[in-house]
This record gives sequence, structure tokens and C-alpha cells, in this order.
Amino acid sequence: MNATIYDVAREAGVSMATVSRVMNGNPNVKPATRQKVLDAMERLEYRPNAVARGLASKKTTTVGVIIPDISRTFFAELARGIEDIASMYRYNIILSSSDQNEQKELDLFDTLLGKQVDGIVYMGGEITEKHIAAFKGSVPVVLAATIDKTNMLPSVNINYEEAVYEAISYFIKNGHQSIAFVNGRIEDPINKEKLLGYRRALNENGISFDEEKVIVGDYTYNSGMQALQTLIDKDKDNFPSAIFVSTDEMALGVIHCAQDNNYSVPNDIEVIGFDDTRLAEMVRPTLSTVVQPMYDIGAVSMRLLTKLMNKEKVEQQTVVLPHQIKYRHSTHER
Amino acid sequence: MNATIYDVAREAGVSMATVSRVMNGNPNVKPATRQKVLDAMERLEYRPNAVARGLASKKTTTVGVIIPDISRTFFAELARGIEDIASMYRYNIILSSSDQNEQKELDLFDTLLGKQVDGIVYMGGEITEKHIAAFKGSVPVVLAATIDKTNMLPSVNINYEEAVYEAISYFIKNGHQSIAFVNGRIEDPINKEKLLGYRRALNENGISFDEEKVIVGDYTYNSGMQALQTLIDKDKDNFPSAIFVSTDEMALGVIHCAQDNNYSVPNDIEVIGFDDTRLAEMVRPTLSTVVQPMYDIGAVSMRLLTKLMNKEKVEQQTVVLPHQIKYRHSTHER
DNA sequence: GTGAAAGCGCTAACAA
DNA sequence: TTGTTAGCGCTTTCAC
Repeated sequence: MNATIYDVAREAGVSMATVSRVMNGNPNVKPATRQKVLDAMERLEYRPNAVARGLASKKTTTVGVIIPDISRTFFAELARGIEDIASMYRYNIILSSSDQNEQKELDLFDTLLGKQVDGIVYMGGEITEKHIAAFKGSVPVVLAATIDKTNMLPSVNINYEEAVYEAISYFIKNGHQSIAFVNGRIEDPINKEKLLGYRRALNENGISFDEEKVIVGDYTYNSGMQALQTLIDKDKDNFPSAIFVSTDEMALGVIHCAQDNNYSVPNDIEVIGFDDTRLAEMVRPTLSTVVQPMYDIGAVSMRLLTKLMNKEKVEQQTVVLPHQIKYRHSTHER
Repeated sequence: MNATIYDVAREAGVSMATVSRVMNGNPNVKPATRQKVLDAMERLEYRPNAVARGLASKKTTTVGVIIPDISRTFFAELARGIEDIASMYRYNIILSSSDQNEQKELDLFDTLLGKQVDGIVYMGGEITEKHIAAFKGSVPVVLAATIDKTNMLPSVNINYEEAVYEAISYFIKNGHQSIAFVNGRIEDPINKEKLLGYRRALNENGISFDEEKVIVGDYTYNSGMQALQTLIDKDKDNFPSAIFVSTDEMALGVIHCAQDNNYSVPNDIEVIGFDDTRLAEMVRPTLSTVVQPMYDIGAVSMRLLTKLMNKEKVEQQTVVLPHQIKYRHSTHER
């Protein structure tokens, strides 16, 4: 059996309270006493029981992380950002994948609350009434790379609408008139934002919106290939000369499908992706893409959460991180 | 404040013990009583406090996962396997990255024990004396994709030596005599095994081992590119006609570096990677690679851990999963 | 089939 | 500066 605080107290010839004080760095302990306790701890190989501590103090120093799928590069990098900051502030992380399934998300949330986490970082798709209801009156929750249209919840994002607007504007400036868009499911508010940016750019430049040019994929490489194939099959003559793709992984699929069909990237068709995952460097031609700082989104979310858990004042609950477009070789030099 | 078991007991007009019994599915409760309790729980929106429960029962239904770096595809997929099985058995997961730093690993281990996890899945590099000492007498630990040369610890792996042996043998059978090997740091026992397989294949075929042909990378795409560049710079005439690469990500680097130098894959140089991450499909030519079932390794590890935590008899503590080689287009058709 | 009561290992008043 | 003493919310004997 492991030693308890009581054993240490006896060994050191002091009371439990004193032991507790030295554990928690309470300054009201005479140095000599402190040393006695420290020695006793060492001799007994004492390791504090975080569960007992959690029960007594109502703080567990663990936070929950709800994520759609940890195996996707995008989320894995985000998770690393969360984790690094968490461990910097001595929090541990309970990580669980939701597959963006609402029921699963809600159940997970409940389980995490049962485990008495001090806060939650949430990544997901649409925030519904049920989510809001669940979040309300529980622990602090911050949304990472997740949009809540009510704008009431703390969150960390980039400006998706603007980012896509810029990418499309770049295409237009370079003379493209026929620009396709491979997006994710429109149910996800982020994809809604992206579509808005696409339409605004077209609109401001007098290019009419053509529903046929918007394809929906499921974020995978294969769905990227399929998306382009669909475009090719549709209308050989009206084939787009530029394509904006909502994720890097799909963008790779688009590029390879183009090449398989003897289209040259970027000569016949320019491509811009989204995210700037490590994948962007791993294609030929290398992928021009919107840089979404995933690691930073995770890190900033977690940092924000620590403040919230600490009841510190935060000036801005909804932070929007800067983005940029990194031009590599799937677009022409400019 | 949330309702406690005491509130439920009062609301239902029974004792705490009875409430506890219905929570835990104890059959010694009259159906009518059970219903009363259930109703009371519902009315009070009762949510059991897992921390209190953990303290009283000495089981937390959470397991710790120590992983080198969650942002690497390989580990992310492994983690997903762990997670799926864990949630199937109603465990939660405390996930933390160690960067393969021994001190960090040991500290993490200690923290996890402090949090009273019921078991640990461990992924890392070399298992030292210190690791063994720490593991000993604590909670059940299973190693995933991690080799312990003493072979005393429960673990789930594939046969790395054999896998590489087969890949190199394939090259030799196809007439290659000059075969390079891009490996990871030799300090990692897995890479030691791989090197052994490489040497055995050469040896059995009377090809002499040439130290110059073994390059060490750090698993990244860039280090793959560098590795090939090193080979190219070394000796244009003695350039290998086949390369085995220890991870898919490095293999992509090798392929692209080859192409950048006007070598054709697979005509001038055949390439086989290792892992079969999603990356393997995302290159041109697509990558032939050793299939290491990462998801399964994670899933099987976690399943094994549940048995250990449950004190079930397990026939085989060290499981070796089957591997295979998937031939795609970075090697010649056969 | 149900209840009373003693912990689980720690924190946090409150005293001294 | 230190000790005493209630809890924290639940499980688990042991009676009845």
C-alpha cells in the first residue's frame, strides 16, 4: 500500500495539516518543519493522491478535450498545441473523439463533467441548442476551430470567410474567371463561412455564382480525387482553370487526379488548399495553401481556458488569430 | 450545486446505500425501490461524482496513455485505436506526449499514478532500468509498438526484423545488389531490429554490408530528402538502385528528392516504406510499404490492458501482430 | 432487501 | 506557526 498523508505526518512528527501545507507550498511553515516533512516524504516515497485531493478541493487539474477525430492530422496538431500549454500549467488532459456525432458529443460532455474536469476545450461542428444548454452552468468551455453563430461562447478561430475571400481574389486577379470550390459538408458552420467568402469574391468581381462549380467532399484524399473527377466528367469545355480546396488532404487528391488526367498543375489549373498541414510540403508541385495555425489555435484555446478556470478577467472571449496564404508551386509565381 | 447521492436518497425516501446499489446495478434491490430511486435521480438531474467514487472504490476507470508525439500521424492513428477500445469498455484516457524524453516519461508516469489511473498504455523508445523500476509494483502497463528487450512486459508489436528482412529480400530477388537503408535513431530498439533484418537479408544473399548505405533520419519528410541527397552526394557511381525507408513520411521525402534529381521511381530506384499511413496513397508514384497495423496495435494493447486491469488470465502477454508488404507503384510490378 | 456507519486521502476552516 | 476537526461524495462491510 502506498503511504498517505497520515503516514507522512506520523513519520515527521507533525500533523496532517502541516504536511498538507508543505505540499501546497503554503508559506506558513517553519523551514525546519518543512524540511522534516520533506524528508519524511522522501523516506516513505510518498505520492499525493490526486483523487482524494480533487474530492476535497473540488479541483482536479484535469481538463477535457472533445475532438472530432484524433487520427486526422489537422486535429492531431491542434491537440498537441492544447497539450503543451496544458502541461505548462500542470493540467492533464482527458482526450476523446466524438466523430462529430451530436449524441456522442453530449454523452462525452456529461462523462467529463462526471469526472469533475475543471474545464473543456471543444472542437466540433455545429453548436446546437442542446450544446448550449449542456455548456451552460457547467465548467468553462472554449471552442477551438469551431464556430458558434451566437458568438456567446469563448472561442479561438481564424476568419474563414476572409481567408477564402483572399484566395479567390488572388485567382481572379490572375485572370481566372472559372473557379471551382471543393468544400466540406455545408452543415459545418466553418464551411458555410468559407462558401460566403467564395461568393463574396465572385460577386465583387462580377463573376456569377455557378452551383455546379461547388463540390462537397468529406475531407479525405479520395474525396478530393473524386471531386475533381466530377468536375472533369461534368463539362470538358467549361473546365475550371483554378480550384480552391477546403483542406490540404483533399487538395492533394485534386492535384493527383488532375495529373492522372494529364492536366498540369499549375499550368492548366491552379490549386490553393487550406490548413497548411505538413502535407502541403509533401506533394509535387508543393501546395499553395491558406495557413491556419492549428498548433496555435490549440495553444491559445488552452491558455484562454486556464484564465477562465482561474476566474481571471479576459478582455476578449472570442479570439480571431491571423491567417495568411502561403504561395508555393501549385499556383504561378507572381 | 449538483445533487449528491444523499439528496437522491432523501428524495426517494431510501438510504444512500440503496441509491449506491441501483447505480451499480446491484441485483439486491426490489424493482419498486429501484424505480423510485431512478425517478428521484431523474428529477434531481443527478450525475454521479466520479472522483468521490474513485476515492471510495479505488478505481477511476481512466487509463493513462504515454505517447511520443500525438501530432505524428503514426501515433495519432495508434491513439485512435486505443481510444475506441477504451471507450468501448467505458474507460477514459489521459493522453500525454513525452517527446521520447526519459525524464518526461518518468515524470508523466508518476503524475498518472498520482491521478490513480487503473492502467497505462506506453509508447516510447528504449525501456531502461528506470522504466522497469517505475512500472514494477504499480498499475498494469502495456507497451504498444515499443520493444522491451527483457521481454518481461506485456506488449503489442509486429516483428520488425522479419518485416524488413522480407522487404530487402524482395529487392534482392528482383536483382538489386546495392540497397540503401534510411533508418531512425539506432538508440530506439525498433530501429535496431530493423537494421538486423536488413543485415540478415544481405548476409543470406552474400551481399556485403556497407555502412555508407545506412543513413539515419529523424522520421520527418525533410530528413528523408536529406538522406537521399547524402547518398547522391556520396558516390554517383555507387548509387543504390533500391532504398528501404523506415517510415512513410521519410519515404515521401526520398521519392521527391529522387525526382528532383531526375531519378525516376521506380525505374532508376525502387522504394519501399514502412507503416502504411495514409500518406502512402498520397504520392506519385504511390508508395509500396510495410503495413504496420497501427490502429490494431492500439486497439489490441488497450484490450490487453483491460484484461490485466481486470485480473483476467491472459495466455500471451507479448502479442505479435501480423504484418505484410503492400506493393504499390514505387516498386516494379512483379 | 435495506439501512447505519465507517472509511477512502485529502483540504480548509477554526483554534490555539 | 501548528494542530484539530469537519467534511468532500461515494462504496462497502455489517447488521437487521
